Amino acid sequence: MQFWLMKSEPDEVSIDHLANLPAQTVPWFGVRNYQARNFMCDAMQIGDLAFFYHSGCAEPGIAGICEVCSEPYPDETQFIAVNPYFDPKSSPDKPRWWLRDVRFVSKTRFVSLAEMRAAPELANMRLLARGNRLSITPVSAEEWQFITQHLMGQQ
DNA sequence: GCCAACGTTGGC
DNA sequence: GCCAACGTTGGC
Repeated sequence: MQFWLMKSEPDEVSIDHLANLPAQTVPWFGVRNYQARNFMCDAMQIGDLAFFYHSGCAEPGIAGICEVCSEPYPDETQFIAVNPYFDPKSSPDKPRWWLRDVRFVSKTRFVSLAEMRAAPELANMRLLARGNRLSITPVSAEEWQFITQHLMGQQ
């Protein structure tokens, strides 16, 4: 089992949106970065857990946990001309952007970006690396344990 | 294959 | 809204 951190703009999909969807699953649409896509397509496996991170908002940070629950399949938004994520260079014959579904696991105590930056235990966390813009990053088992146990106060 | 120009991300 | 940092594009 691997661990991840996945960024979403809460105006678009928040942890509450996910929790309130009928099946509590959502296709992780809109990734348009090759490295993030490759993490999602190639490295992720069903059953992996991910921090659900709110970005591009007043208070960025981790708001909950979700679980990878599908194999990769094409991101439909790339084919829709009026969609903000439309990619004219992609085609249904040879899709460029792929995604997986994630399932709601839990809301957690909100762990802010500032709080993570302040923790020496997280000094090497990929999210916090200088200039990082990846919307999907790996999280080490040690980082996952520290955040869930010490910052969220879970078992 | 280089690299300048441009567009995007995302915290502040 | 600003802007640093990064990724992508496209001419050469």
